[in-house]
Amino acid sequence: MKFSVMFLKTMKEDPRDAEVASHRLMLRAGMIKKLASGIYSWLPYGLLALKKVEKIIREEMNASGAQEVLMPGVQPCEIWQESGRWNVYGKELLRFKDRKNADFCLGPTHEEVITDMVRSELNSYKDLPVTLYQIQAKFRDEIRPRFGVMRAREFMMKDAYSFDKDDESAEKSYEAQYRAYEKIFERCGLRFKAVEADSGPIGGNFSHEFMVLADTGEDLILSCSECNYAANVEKAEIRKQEKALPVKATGGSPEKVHTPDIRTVEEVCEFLGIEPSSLVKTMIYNTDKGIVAALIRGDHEVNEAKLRRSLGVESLELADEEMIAKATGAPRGFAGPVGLNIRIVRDISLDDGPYVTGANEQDYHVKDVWLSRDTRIEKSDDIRNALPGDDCPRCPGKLEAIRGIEVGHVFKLGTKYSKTMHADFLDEKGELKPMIMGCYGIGVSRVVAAAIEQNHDGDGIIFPLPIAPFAVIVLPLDSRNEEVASTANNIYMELKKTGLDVLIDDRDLRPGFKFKDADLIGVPYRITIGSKGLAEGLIEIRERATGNVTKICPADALKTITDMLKGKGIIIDSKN
RNA sequence: CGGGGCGUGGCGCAGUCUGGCUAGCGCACCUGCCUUGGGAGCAGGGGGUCGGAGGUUCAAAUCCUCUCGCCCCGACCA
Repeated sequence: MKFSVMFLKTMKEDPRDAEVASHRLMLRAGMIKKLASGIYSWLPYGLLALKKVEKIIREEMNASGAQEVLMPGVQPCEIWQESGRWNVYGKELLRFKDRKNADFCLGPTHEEVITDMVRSELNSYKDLPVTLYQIQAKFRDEIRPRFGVMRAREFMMKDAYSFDKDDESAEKSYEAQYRAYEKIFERCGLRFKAVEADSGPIGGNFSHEFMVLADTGEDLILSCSECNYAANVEKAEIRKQEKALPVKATGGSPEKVHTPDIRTVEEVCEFLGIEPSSLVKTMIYNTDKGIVAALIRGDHEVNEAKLRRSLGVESLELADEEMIAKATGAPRGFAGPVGLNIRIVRDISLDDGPYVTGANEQDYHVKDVWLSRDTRIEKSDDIRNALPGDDCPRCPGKLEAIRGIEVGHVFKLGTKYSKTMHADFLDEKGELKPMIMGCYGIGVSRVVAAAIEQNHDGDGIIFPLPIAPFAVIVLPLDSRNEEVASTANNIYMELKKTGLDVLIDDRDLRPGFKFKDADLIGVPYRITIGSKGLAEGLIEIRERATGNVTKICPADALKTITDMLKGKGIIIDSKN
């Protein structure tokens, strides 16, 4: 490609509303253009990267045995009503009406469509297993889109769905996708980690997220320093060591202290001159099985997913002021476990005492509370978010915190959709059974952003070679110098013949300008050709990532480049 | 949805508080000269109903009311 004719305008200055590096650089490098909040056009340079990622995904999905389909983005409400999600999906589902006033939505995901498609086509155990996938635009009306295409409302997604006759087979399908994902992200040249994830209240029973590691990632991951355990903070377990509840209470009964308008952990600690860890927070939750209290140390956070599982409830939300008053007899900020007559769950990390807690009375807290002596606790469980330094649940190691960007998610769905939507088949015994499903997503556009987030410096993008729009940029310093131009052009033509994606900066610009652009758009290798170098019979190859420069004679350009690129994940036809 | 901020040429901004000649600057763009190893220089030039609507005023980018859009923080969230 000739730079002079390419639809690509770089920007010298940072766009005002771009915060994170990938967003800033994608705009500056002319990869994307915003049309509306969270809605972007992909310009030629950006699309080249997106297509490279798509190609890798296609190859690995096909290799895993999955078959590509293409489903509509516009979906009728009927299938969503059938699955039960029309009423639960919420505002993220963009709904609209057609001219006949019928309800439709723009698909945020395709479980309904694929299940509908499969149920009429597959009827026998002999038809299974099947895994289908597509690469297509999704629409989710995010409350707050941000970071460019990282969290966009319309985005490219690869979604796959597996259908199996039994758990054993479903396990294999899941494994196959998990392996395919590892290969995909490896081939994209990304540093990533597969972590255990929470599958939510109505999802399946097991899931993994694939995280691209980057300090600016939105997700917090806890990873063991010793073994390979890693999990999203939503899911991360803490080694359960039941702290005995010894009767070691000292002193008299709990002592009430006047704490006028002192509510938050911070306020109480400051007022009483204590540390948050010597305070018990009493969080009141409303669930489908009634109101409950969760006790947790002042410096910890309740993990609602864990609490939900521990309580065995479907829904769970923080109680409002009115419910708190009803349950505790006091406004928010003064709840405590002493004398509380609702279900109480205690976090396993709590000691027995002495603790400060709310007094269930406005403007009062109590000191010297010993949990075993002074409260009636139903159970003790792991209900808090893990923190760096916590014990690994699998080995004697400690957990560390790292940040990541979720680019893929593999899920065991079970029979959630096949049951409600009657995707059944006849098994060997002639029995009608629901298919076991799995679903597997990759945020294709997010992979591009994440790659840049992980690979950039002060000068711009440093594309991993396999997803770089161009592997090499040929840069004649003075396009008007006959020898420079023809040498550059010859090398360009030679490289192109090998099937490499090559860009030649044939623009009539000063060298500094071209260097800056080449760095900004992140081409992995730059071949610089100038009259001074040619006078000594030399040109140079510079690696974007390292800045390493190799001086060679023009005739060796092809061989040197192909040697450099060998084994780095791209295909070169070096016979030419 | 709550809090904060911002809408002035393609991009980044000044001007708004304190209304007043033709709305300005840098980058980008066009023409010419000059220049070619890290975003050069000189000269000339094109492009903006100042987000929109209404109002106040002799006069509005500037003041008032309404409205739309965008960004950040938070809440929310399969």
